[in-house]
Amino acid sequence: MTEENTPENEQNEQQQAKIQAVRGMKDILPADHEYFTVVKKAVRHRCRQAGFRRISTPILENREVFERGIGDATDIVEKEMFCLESRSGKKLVMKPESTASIMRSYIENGMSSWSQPVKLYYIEPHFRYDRPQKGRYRQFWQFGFEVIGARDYSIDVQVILLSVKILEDLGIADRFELQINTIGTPEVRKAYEEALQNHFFGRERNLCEDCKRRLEKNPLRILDCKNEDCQILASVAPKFDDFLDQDSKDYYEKVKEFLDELGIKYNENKKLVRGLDYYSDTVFEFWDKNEGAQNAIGGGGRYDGLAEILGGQPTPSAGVAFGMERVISHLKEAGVQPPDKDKIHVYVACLGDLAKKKAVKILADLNDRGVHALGAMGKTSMKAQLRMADKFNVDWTIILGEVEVRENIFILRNMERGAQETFPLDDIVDKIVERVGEDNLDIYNIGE
RNA sequence: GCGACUGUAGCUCAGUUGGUUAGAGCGCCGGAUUGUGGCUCCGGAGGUCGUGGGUUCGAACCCCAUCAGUCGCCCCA
Repeated sequence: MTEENTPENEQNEQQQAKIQAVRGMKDILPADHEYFTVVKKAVRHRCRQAGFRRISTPILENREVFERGIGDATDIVEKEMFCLESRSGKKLVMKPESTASIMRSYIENGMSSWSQPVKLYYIEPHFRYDRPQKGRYRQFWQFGFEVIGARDYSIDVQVILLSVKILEDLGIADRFELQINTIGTPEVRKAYEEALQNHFFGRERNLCEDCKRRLEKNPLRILDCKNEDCQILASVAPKFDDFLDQDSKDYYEKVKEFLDELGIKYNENKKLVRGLDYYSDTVFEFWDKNEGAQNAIGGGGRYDGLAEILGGQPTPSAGVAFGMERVISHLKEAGVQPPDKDKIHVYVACLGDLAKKKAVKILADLNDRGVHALGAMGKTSMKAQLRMADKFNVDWTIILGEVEVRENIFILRNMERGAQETFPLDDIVDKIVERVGEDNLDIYNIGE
Protein backbone atom coordinates (compact mmCIF):
# COMPACT_ATOMS: atom_id res chain seq x y z
CA MET A 1 0.00 0.00 0.00
CA THR A 2 1.45 3.36 -0.98
CA GLU A 3 1.29 6.33 1.32
CA GLU A 4 -1.18 8.19 -0.91
CA ASN A 5 -3.77 5.48 -0.55
CA THR A 6 -4.11 5.36 3.22
CA PRO A 7 -7.65 6.01 4.46
CA GLU A 8 -6.37 9.10 6.26
CA ASN A 9 -5.14 10.71 3.09
CA GLU A 10 -8.34 9.89 1.25
CA GLN A 11 -10.22 11.73 3.95
CA ASN A 12 -7.90 14.70 3.68
CA GLU A 13 -8.60 14.90 0.02
CA GLN A 14 -12.33 15.04 0.60
CA GLN A 15 -12.09 17.78 3.23
CA GLN A 16 -11.20 20.88 1.27
CA ALA A 17 -9.62 23.83 3.03
CA LYS A 18 -12.05 26.56 3.99
CA ILE A 19 -11.97 29.70 1.93
CA GLN A 20 -12.53 33.01 3.65
CA ALA A 21 -13.50 36.41 2.34
CA VAL A 22 -10.75 38.76 1.20
CA ARG A 23 -9.34 40.98 3.93
CA GLY A 24 -11.50 43.97 4.66
CA MET A 25 -14.37 42.66 2.51
CA LYS A 26 -17.67 41.92 4.17
CA ASP A 27 -20.74 39.96 3.13
CA ILE A 28 -23.96 41.92 3.27
CA LEU A 29 -26.39 39.34 4.65
CA PRO A 30 -30.20 39.58 4.41
CA ALA A 31 -30.49 41.19 7.84
CA ASP A 32 -27.94 43.86 6.81
CA HIS A 33 -29.76 44.49 3.58
CA GLU A 34 -32.85 45.58 5.47
CA TYR A 35 -30.79 48.49 6.75
CA PHE A 36 -29.20 49.18 3.38
CA THR A 37 -32.66 49.31 1.85
CA VAL A 38 -33.84 51.81 4.44
CA VAL A 39 -30.88 54.09 3.73
CA LYS A 40 -31.16 53.74 -0.04
CA LYS A 41 -34.84 54.61 0.08
CA ALA A 42 -34.26 57.67 2.23
CA VAL A 43 -31.54 58.84 -0.17
CA ARG A 44 -33.55 58.22 -3.34
CA HIS A 45 -36.63 59.87 -1.89
CA ARG A 46 -34.89 63.07 -0.84
CA CYS A 47 -32.72 63.28 -3.93
CA ARG A 48 -35.67 62.90 -6.28
CA GLN A 49 -37.57 65.57 -4.39
CA ALA A 50 -34.68 67.94 -4.94
CA GLY A 51 -34.29 67.12 -8.62
CA PHE A 52 -31.24 64.88 -8.49
CA ARG A 53 -30.87 62.00 -10.95
CA ARG A 54 -28.93 58.85 -10.28
CA ILE A 55 -25.59 58.04 -11.83
CA SER A 56 -23.28 55.05 -11.61
CA THR A 57 -19.71 55.18 -12.80
CA PRO A 58 -17.63 52.04 -13.40
CA ILE A 59 -15.75 50.48 -10.53
CA LEU A 60 -12.55 50.61 -12.56
CA GLU A 61 -11.10 53.91 -13.64
CA ASN A 62 -7.80 54.98 -15.09
CA ARG A 63 -5.49 55.78 -12.23
CA GLU A 64 -5.02 59.31 -13.52
CA VAL A 65 -8.61 60.23 -12.65
CA PHE A 66 -7.73 60.06 -8.97
CA GLU A 67 -4.05 60.95 -9.12
CA ARG A 68 -4.97 64.22 -10.77
CA GLY A 69 -8.41 64.63 -9.23
CA ILE A 70 -7.84 63.83 -5.58
CA GLY A 71 -4.18 64.83 -5.59
CA ASP A 72 -1.21 62.48 -5.70
CA ALA A 73 0.14 63.52 -2.29
CA THR A 74 -3.07 62.60 -0.50
CA ASP A 75 -3.18 59.46 1.62
CA ILE A 76 -5.93 58.02 -0.52
CA VAL A 77 -3.78 58.13 -3.63
CA GLU A 78 -0.45 57.48 -1.95
CA LYS A 79 -1.34 54.35 -0.05
CA GLU A 80 -5.04 53.54 -0.13
CA MET A 81 -5.83 52.72 -3.72
CA PHE A 82 -6.61 49.25 -5.02
CA CYS A 83 -4.38 49.34 -8.05
CA LEU A 84 -4.29 46.88 -10.89
CA GLU A 85 -3.11 46.72 -14.43
CA SER A 86 -4.94 45.81 -17.61
CA ARG A 87 -3.42 43.16 -19.86
CA SER A 88 -2.12 45.88 -22.11
CA GLY A 89 -0.38 47.51 -19.15
CA LYS A 90 -2.84 50.33 -18.45
CA LYS A 91 -2.72 51.55 -14.87
CA LEU A 92 -6.17 51.04 -13.39
CA VAL A 93 -7.70 51.55 -9.98
CA MET A 94 -10.88 50.49 -8.21
CA LYS A 95 -12.57 53.76 -7.41
CA PRO A 96 -11.82 55.02 -3.89
CA GLU A 97 -14.55 57.67 -4.15
CA SER A 98 -17.00 58.89 -6.75
CA THR A 99 -16.70 62.63 -7.16
CA ALA A 100 -13.67 62.50 -9.44
CA SER A 101 -15.28 59.69 -11.46
CA ILE A 102 -18.48 61.63 -11.85
CA MET A 103 -16.60 64.71 -12.99
CA ARG A 104 -14.74 62.55 -15.50
CA SER A 105 -18.13 61.30 -16.70
CA TYR A 106 -19.55 64.81 -16.82
CA ILE A 107 -16.74 65.93 -19.11
CA GLU A 108 -16.68 62.77 -21.21
CA ASN A 109 -20.45 62.75 -21.78
CA GLY A 110 -20.71 66.43 -22.57
CA MET A 111 -22.98 67.17 -19.64
CA SER A 112 -21.95 70.81 -19.90
CA SER A 113 -24.51 70.99 -22.68
CA TRP A 114 -27.27 69.89 -20.29
CA SER A 115 -29.19 72.47 -18.35
CA GLN A 116 -26.76 73.75 -15.70
CA PRO A 117 -26.18 72.94 -12.97
CA VAL A 118 -26.42 69.16 -13.33
CA LYS A 119 -27.65 67.46 -10.16
CA LEU A 120 -26.55 63.87 -9.73
CA TYR A 121 -26.71 61.37 -6.88
CA TYR A 122 -25.13 57.97 -6.43
CA ILE A 123 -25.18 54.87 -4.23
CA GLU A 124 -22.05 52.95 -5.05
CA PRO A 125 -19.41 50.59 -3.70
CA HIS A 126 -15.91 52.01 -3.24
CA PHE A 127 -12.55 50.50 -2.48
CA ARG A 128 -9.66 51.60 -0.33
CA TYR A 129 -6.62 49.55 0.54
CA ASP A 130 -6.65 50.65 4.14
CA ARG A 131 -6.18 48.69 7.33
CA PRO A 132 -9.60 47.25 8.17
CA GLN A 133 -11.34 48.30 11.34
CA LYS A 134 -14.87 48.82 12.49
CA GLY A 135 -16.58 51.24 10.10
CA ARG A 136 -13.59 50.97 7.82
CA TYR A 137 -13.70 48.33 5.15
CA ARG A 138 -11.80 47.80 1.96
CA GLN A 139 -15.06 47.65 0.09
CA PHE A 140 -17.59 50.08 1.43
CA TRP A 141 -20.68 51.86 0.17
CA GLN A 142 -21.16 55.54 -0.16
CA PHE A 143 -24.13 57.59 -1.15
CA GLY A 144 -23.63 61.14 -2.19
CA PHE A 145 -24.79 63.92 -4.44
CA GLU A 146 -23.14 66.50 -6.64
CA VAL A 147 -24.31 69.81 -8.08
CA ILE A 148 -22.08 70.44 -11.07
CA GLY A 149 -21.84 73.62 -13.10
CA ALA A 150 -22.72 76.54 -10.85
CA ARG A 151 -21.10 78.61 -8.13
CA ASP A 152 -23.65 79.85 -5.65
CA TYR A 153 -23.61 79.69 -1.86
CA SER A 154 -27.24 78.65 -1.95
CA ILE A 155 -26.10 75.44 -3.63
CA ASP A 156 -23.57 74.66 -0.90
CA VAL A 157 -26.29 75.23 1.65
CA GLN A 158 -28.80 73.09 -0.21
CA VAL A 159 -26.31 70.25 -0.36
CA ILE A 160 -25.87 70.49 3.40
CA LEU A 161 -29.62 70.79 3.92
CA LEU A 162 -30.27 67.67 1.86
CA SER A 163 -27.70 65.82 3.96
CA VAL A 164 -29.38 66.93 7.15
CA LYS A 165 -32.82 65.98 5.84
CA ILE A 166 -31.69 62.46 5.05
CA LEU A 167 -30.15 62.09 8.49
CA GLU A 168 -33.37 63.42 10.01
CA ASP A 169 -35.51 61.01 7.98
CA LEU A 170 -33.33 58.18 9.23
CA GLY A 171 -33.77 59.41 12.80
CA ILE A 172 -30.08 59.92 13.56
CA ALA A 173 -29.54 63.63 12.82
CA ASP A 174 -29.09 64.51 16.49
CA ARG A 175 -26.09 62.21 16.74
CA PHE A 176 -23.96 64.47 14.58
CA GLU A 177 -22.42 67.89 14.60
CA LEU A 178 -21.87 69.76 11.37
CA GLN A 179 -18.36 71.19 11.05
CA ILE A 180 -17.79 73.88 8.43
CA ASN A 181 -14.89 75.93 7.16
CA THR A 182 -13.72 77.75 4.07
CA ILE A 183 -10.44 76.98 2.37
CA GLY A 184 -10.71 79.69 -0.28
CA THR A 185 -10.34 79.58 -4.02
CA PRO A 186 -7.61 77.56 -5.69
CA GLU A 187 -5.65 80.76 -6.41
CA VAL A 188 -5.77 82.00 -2.82
CA ARG A 189 -4.95 78.58 -1.58
CA LYS A 190 -1.92 78.41 -3.80
CA ALA A 191 -0.63 81.75 -2.55
CA TYR A 192 -1.25 80.69 1.02
CA GLU A 193 0.42 77.34 0.45
CA GLU A 194 3.51 79.12 -0.84
CA ALA A 195 3.54 81.39 2.19
CA LEU A 196 3.22 78.35 4.41
CA GLN A 197 6.05 76.62 2.63
CA ASN A 198 8.25 79.68 3.11
CA HIS A 199 7.30 79.66 6.77
CA PHE A 200 8.18 76.00 7.28
CA PHE A 201 11.23 75.85 5.03
CA GLY A 202 14.31 75.85 7.23
CA ARG A 203 12.36 74.44 10.15
CA GLU A 204 11.69 71.04 8.65
CA ARG A 205 13.58 69.23 11.40
CA ASN A 206 10.84 70.25 13.84
CA LEU A 207 8.16 68.66 11.70
CA CYS A 208 6.99 65.08 11.90
CA GLU A 209 7.79 62.70 9.05
CA ASP A 210 4.33 63.02 7.54
CA CYS A 211 4.50 66.79 7.57
CA LYS A 212 7.94 66.86 5.99
CA ARG A 213 6.37 65.07 3.11
CA ARG A 214 3.30 67.28 3.15
CA LEU A 215 5.42 70.41 3.07
CA GLU A 216 6.32 69.82 -0.56
CA LYS A 217 2.99 68.82 -1.92
CA ASN A 218 0.26 69.83 0.48
CA PRO A 219 1.42 72.21 3.23
CA LEU A 220 -2.16 73.10 4.11
CA ARG A 221 -2.51 69.82 5.89
CA ILE A 222 0.32 70.53 8.29
CA LEU A 223 -2.08 72.83 10.10
CA ASP A 224 -4.34 69.85 10.72
CA CYS A 225 -1.52 67.65 12.04
CA LYS A 226 -2.01 66.35 15.56
CA ASN A 227 1.71 66.21 16.32
CA GLU A 228 2.60 68.67 19.09
CA ASP A 229 5.73 70.16 17.49
CA CYS A 230 3.90 70.62 14.21
CA GLN A 231 1.10 72.39 16.02
CA ILE A 232 3.52 74.77 17.72
CA LEU A 233 5.07 75.69 14.40
CA ALA A 234 1.64 75.95 12.83
CA SER A 235 0.41 78.33 15.51
CA VAL A 236 2.92 80.98 14.42
CA ALA A 237 2.43 80.34 10.72
CA PRO A 238 0.81 82.89 8.42
CA LYS A 239 -2.92 83.12 9.05
CA PHE A 240 -5.19 81.96 6.33
CA ASP A 241 -7.66 84.76 6.97
CA ASP A 242 -5.02 87.27 5.85
CA PHE A 243 -4.87 85.63 2.46
CA LEU A 244 -8.53 84.93 1.94
CA ASP A 245 -9.89 87.33 -0.66
CA GLN A 246 -13.03 89.33 -0.14
CA ASP A 247 -15.06 87.23 -2.54
CA SER A 248 -14.39 84.03 -0.57
CA LYS A 249 -15.00 85.80 2.72
CA ASP A 250 -18.32 87.12 1.48
CA TYR A 251 -19.16 83.72 0.07
CA TYR A 252 -18.44 82.02 3.39
CA GLU A 253 -20.46 84.61 5.29
CA LYS A 254 -23.38 83.99 2.97
CA VAL A 255 -23.14 80.26 3.49
CA LYS A 256 -23.34 80.77 7.25
CA GLU A 257 -26.13 83.32 6.89
CA PHE A 258 -28.18 80.90 4.82
CA LEU A 259 -27.52 78.03 7.22
CA ASP A 260 -28.71 80.24 10.08
CA GLU A 261 -31.83 81.11 8.13
CA LEU A 262 -32.59 77.39 7.73
CA GLY A 263 -31.93 76.79 11.39
CA ILE A 264 -29.08 74.38 10.66
CA LYS A 265 -26.64 74.29 13.54
CA TYR A 266 -22.95 74.15 12.75
CA ASN A 267 -19.58 74.51 14.33
CA GLU A 268 -17.02 76.73 12.63
CA ASN A 269 -13.82 74.72 12.54
CA LYS A 270 -10.81 76.62 11.24
CA LYS A 271 -8.75 73.45 11.25
CA LEU A 272 -11.09 71.53 9.03
CA VAL A 273 -9.05 70.59 5.96
CA ARG A 274 -10.39 67.77 3.91
CA GLY A 275 -8.10 65.02 2.74
CA LEU A 276 -8.83 65.50 -0.93
CA ASP A 277 -7.09 68.23 -2.90
CA TYR A 278 -9.97 69.20 -5.15
CA TYR A 279 -11.95 71.08 -2.53
CA SER A 280 -12.18 74.89 -2.51
CA ASP A 281 -14.12 77.44 -0.50
CA THR A 282 -16.77 75.64 1.50
CA VAL A 283 -15.81 72.39 3.21
CA PHE A 284 -17.82 70.51 5.83
CA GLU A 285 -18.04 67.21 7.68
CA PHE A 286 -20.59 65.50 9.87
CA TRP A 287 -18.90 64.37 13.08
CA ASP A 288 -20.14 61.90 15.61
CA LYS A 289 -20.92 63.99 18.71
CA ASN A 290 -19.24 61.39 20.89
CA GLU A 291 -16.27 60.48 18.77
CA GLY A 292 -15.45 63.78 17.05
CA ALA A 293 -13.46 63.59 13.85
CA GLN A 294 -13.06 59.87 14.38
CA ASN A 295 -15.06 58.07 11.73
CA ALA A 296 -16.96 61.05 10.35
CA ILE A 297 -20.03 59.67 8.63
CA GLY A 298 -19.98 62.16 5.83
CA GLY A 299 -18.35 65.18 4.35
CA GLY A 300 -18.09 67.33 1.31
CA GLY A 301 -17.70 70.79 -0.03
CA ARG A 302 -17.13 72.90 -3.08
CA TYR A 303 -14.71 71.80 -5.77
CA ASP A 304 -14.55 74.50 -8.38
CA GLY A 305 -11.18 73.46 -9.76
CA LEU A 306 -11.73 69.74 -10.31
CA ALA A 307 -13.14 69.89 -13.84
CA GLU A 308 -10.10 71.73 -15.17
CA ILE A 309 -7.70 69.35 -13.44
CA LEU A 310 -9.43 66.54 -15.32
CA GLY A 311 -9.17 68.38 -18.63
CA GLY A 312 -12.60 69.97 -18.79
CA GLN A 313 -13.86 73.53 -18.98
CA PRO A 314 -14.03 75.52 -15.72
CA THR A 315 -17.02 74.00 -13.94
CA PRO A 316 -17.71 75.12 -10.37
CA SER A 317 -19.38 72.39 -8.33
CA ALA A 318 -20.26 71.17 -4.85
CA GLY A 319 -21.12 67.82 -3.35
CA VAL A 320 -21.14 65.48 -0.37
CA ALA A 321 -20.61 61.81 0.38
CA PHE A 322 -21.69 59.55 3.24
CA GLY A 323 -20.50 56.13 4.34
CA MET A 324 -23.41 53.70 4.27
CA GLU A 325 -21.91 51.23 6.72
CA ARG A 326 -21.22 54.03 9.17
CA VAL A 327 -24.72 55.41 8.77
CA ILE A 328 -26.09 51.92 9.36
CA SER A 329 -24.02 51.36 12.47
CA HIS A 330 -25.56 54.56 13.83
CA LEU A 331 -29.04 53.33 12.90
CA LYS A 332 -28.37 50.17 14.89
CA GLU A 333 -26.94 52.08 17.85
CA ALA A 334 -29.94 54.41 17.82
CA GLY A 335 -32.26 51.40 17.79
CA VAL A 336 -33.90 52.29 14.49
CA GLN A 337 -35.81 49.23 13.29
CA PRO A 338 -36.06 48.75 9.53
CA PRO A 339 -39.51 47.67 8.33
CA ASP A 340 -39.77 43.95 7.62
CA LYS A 341 -40.51 43.90 3.91
CA ASP A 342 -39.69 40.21 3.68
CA LYS A 343 -42.58 39.20 5.95
CA ILE A 344 -44.20 35.96 4.76
CA HIS A 345 -48.01 35.93 4.87
CA VAL A 346 -48.81 32.33 4.08
CA TYR A 347 -47.24 28.92 4.39
CA VAL A 348 -48.53 26.06 2.28
CA ALA A 349 -48.21 22.68 3.96
CA CYS A 350 -48.87 19.58 1.91
CA LEU A 351 -48.91 15.83 2.35
CA GLY A 352 -48.22 13.45 -0.49
CA ASP A 353 -47.01 14.03 -3.98
CA LEU A 354 -50.41 14.92 -5.44
CA ALA A 355 -50.90 17.64 -2.82
CA LYS A 356 -47.36 18.85 -3.40
CA LYS A 357 -48.09 19.25 -7.09
CA LYS A 358 -51.17 21.34 -6.23
CA ALA A 359 -49.17 23.31 -3.65
CA VAL A 360 -46.56 24.43 -6.15
CA LYS A 361 -49.32 25.77 -8.40
CA ILE A 362 -51.07 27.47 -5.48
CA LEU A 363 -47.81 29.12 -4.39
CA ALA A 364 -47.27 30.50 -7.87
CA ASP A 365 -50.85 31.81 -8.04
CA LEU A 366 -50.55 33.44 -4.62
CA ASN A 367 -47.23 35.06 -5.53
CA ASP A 368 -48.78 36.41 -8.73
CA ARG A 369 -51.49 38.11 -6.72
CA GLY A 370 -48.91 39.73 -4.43
CA VAL A 371 -49.07 37.32 -1.51
CA HIS A 372 -45.73 36.43 0.10
CA ALA A 373 -46.05 32.65 0.26
CA LEU A 374 -43.72 29.77 1.03
CA GLY A 375 -44.01 25.99 1.05
CA ALA A 376 -42.93 22.75 -0.55
CA MET A 377 -39.38 23.13 0.68
CA GLY A 378 -38.30 19.59 1.33
CA LYS A 379 -40.11 18.90 4.57
CA THR A 380 -42.48 15.95 4.47
CA SER A 381 -44.14 15.56 7.86
CA MET A 382 -46.99 17.86 8.87
CA LYS A 383 -45.23 18.56 12.14
CA ALA A 384 -42.06 19.74 10.41
CA GLN A 385 -44.01 21.88 7.98
CA LEU A 386 -46.03 23.60 10.67
CA ARG A 387 -42.90 24.18 12.66
CA MET A 388 -41.43 25.83 9.62
CA ALA A 389 -44.55 27.95 9.22
CA ASP A 390 -44.04 29.03 12.78
CA LYS A 391 -40.38 29.85 12.17
CA PHE A 392 -41.39 32.17 9.36
CA ASN A 393 -43.94 33.73 11.64
CA VAL A 394 -46.73 33.49 9.07
CA ASP A 395 -50.27 34.55 9.86
CA TRP A 396 -51.91 31.77 7.88
CA THR A 397 -51.09 28.21 6.94
CA ILE A 398 -52.83 26.35 4.14
CA ILE A 399 -53.09 22.64 4.87
CA LEU A 400 -53.45 20.39 1.90
CA GLY A 401 -53.47 16.67 2.64
CA GLU A 402 -54.49 13.67 0.60
CA VAL A 403 -58.06 13.90 1.90
CA GLU A 404 -58.38 17.58 0.98
CA VAL A 405 -57.04 17.05 -2.51
CA ARG A 406 -59.48 14.20 -3.04
CA GLU A 407 -62.41 16.29 -1.83
CA ASN A 408 -61.16 19.44 -3.59
CA ILE A 409 -60.98 21.50 -0.40
CA PHE A 410 -58.25 23.05 1.78
CA ILE A 411 -57.85 23.85 5.45
CA LEU A 412 -56.92 27.40 6.44
CA ARG A 413 -55.22 27.66 9.81
CA ASN A 414 -54.97 30.91 11.71
CA MET A 415 -51.56 30.54 13.32
CA GLU A 416 -52.08 32.99 16.12
CA ARG A 417 -55.35 31.50 17.33
CA GLY A 418 -54.85 27.96 16.12
CA ALA A 419 -58.35 27.95 14.62
CA GLN A 420 -59.02 26.17 11.34
CA GLU A 421 -61.63 26.53 8.61
CA THR A 422 -62.32 24.54 5.47
CA PHE A 423 -62.98 26.07 2.04
CA PRO A 424 -63.38 24.88 -1.55
CA LEU A 425 -59.99 24.63 -3.24
CA ASP A 426 -61.21 26.61 -6.25
CA ASP A 427 -61.64 29.75 -4.11
CA ILE A 428 -58.19 29.50 -2.56
CA VAL A 429 -56.49 32.60 -4.02
CA ASP A 430 -59.45 34.92 -3.41
CA LYS A 431 -59.90 33.57 0.08
CA ILE A 432 -56.27 34.14 0.97
CA VAL A 433 -56.22 37.63 -0.54
CA GLU A 434 -59.28 38.44 1.53
CA ARG A 435 -57.59 37.24 4.71
CA VAL A 436 -54.19 38.80 4.05
CA GLY A 437 -55.81 42.07 3.04
CA GLU A 438 -55.51 43.96 -0.23
CA ASP A 439 -53.33 46.59 1.42
CA ASN A 440 -50.68 44.06 2.35
CA LEU A 441 -50.22 42.69 -1.15
CA ASP A 442 -46.86 43.14 -2.79
CA ILE A 443 -47.51 44.20 -6.35
CA TYR A 444 -45.12 45.89 -8.73
CA ASN A 445 -46.05 47.41 -12.06
CA ILE A 446 -43.51 49.06 -14.32
CA GLY A 447 -44.69 52.52 -15.20
CA GLU A 448 -46.80 53.03 -12.15
C1' G B 1 1.84 51.69 6.57
C1' C B 2 3.04 51.43 12.37
C1' G B 3 1.78 49.61 17.55
C1' A B 4 -1.27 46.55 20.98
C1' C B 5 -4.77 42.75 21.87
C1' U B 6 -7.73 38.61 20.22
C1' G B 7 -8.89 33.88 17.17
C1' U B 8 -12.28 26.82 20.49
C1' A B 9 -19.24 24.11 16.85
C1' G B 10 -23.73 28.63 12.69
C1' C B 11 -23.79 32.34 17.33
C1' U B 12 -22.15 33.55 22.60
C1' C B 13 -18.56 31.40 25.36
C1' A B 14 -16.27 27.25 29.14
C1' G B 15 -11.83 24.36 28.82
C1' U B 16 -8.42 24.04 35.64
C1' U B 17 -0.35 24.09 36.52
C1' G B 18 0.32 21.08 28.63
C1' G B 19 -2.06 14.66 30.15
C1' U B 20 -6.53 9.68 27.27
C1' U B 21 -12.51 9.82 22.75
C1' A B 22 -12.73 18.97 23.33
C1' G B 23 -17.78 20.86 26.49
C1' A B 24 -22.30 24.17 27.58
C1' G B 25 -26.28 27.46 26.23
C1' C B 26 -28.75 29.22 21.99
C1' G B 27 -29.61 27.82 16.94
C1' C B 28 -30.25 23.65 13.38
C1' C B 29 -32.41 18.52 12.38
C1' G B 30 -35.54 14.69 14.35
C1' G B 31 -38.77 12.02 18.02
C1' A B 32 -42.60 12.05 22.23
C1' U B 33 -49.89 6.82 19.15
C1' U B 34 -52.52 7.05 13.45
C1' G B 35 -51.87 14.09 9.00
C1' U B 36 -51.15 19.96 12.92
C1' G B 37 -46.48 24.96 15.06
C1' G B 38 -45.21 27.86 19.60
C1' C B 39 -44.14 25.45 25.86
C1' U B 40 -41.88 20.99 27.88
C1' C B 41 -39.11 16.37 27.61
C1' C B 42 -35.79 13.15 24.78
C1' G B 43 -32.35 12.24 20.90
C1' G B 44 -29.06 13.65 16.71
C1' A B 45 -25.89 16.24 13.41
C1' G B 46 -22.06 19.81 13.56
C1' G B 47 -15.25 21.30 15.60
C1' U B 48 -8.50 20.09 10.65
C1' C B 49 -9.31 24.16 18.68
C1' G B 50 -7.77 30.40 12.34
C1' U B 51 -3.48 28.17 9.31
C1' G B 52 1.63 26.24 9.01
C1' G B 53 5.94 24.97 11.50
C1' G B 54 8.61 24.03 16.23
C1' U B 55 9.40 22.38 21.62
C1' U B 56 7.62 17.88 24.26
C1' C B 57 6.62 11.02 25.67
C1' G B 58 2.20 14.16 25.01
C1' A B 59 -0.12 20.85 22.74
C1' A B 60 -6.64 24.09 22.34
C1' C B 61 -2.92 25.49 26.20
C1' C B 62 4.31 26.92 25.42
C1' C B 63 7.57 29.22 21.08
C1' C B 64 7.93 31.16 15.91
C1' A B 65 5.69 32.47 11.42
C1' U B 66 1.39 33.48 8.75
C1' C B 67 -3.84 34.73 7.96
C1' A B 68 -8.07 37.24 9.90
C1' G B 69 -10.60 40.45 13.35
C1' U B 70 -10.79 44.33 17.20
C1' C B 71 -8.58 48.77 19.38
C1' G B 72 -5.08 52.89 18.96
C1' C B 73 -1.96 55.89 15.36
C1' C B 74 -2.29 57.71 10.34
C1' C B 75 -6.26 58.98 7.43
C1' C B 76 -11.02 58.84 5.89
C1' A B 77 -16.85 57.13 4.55
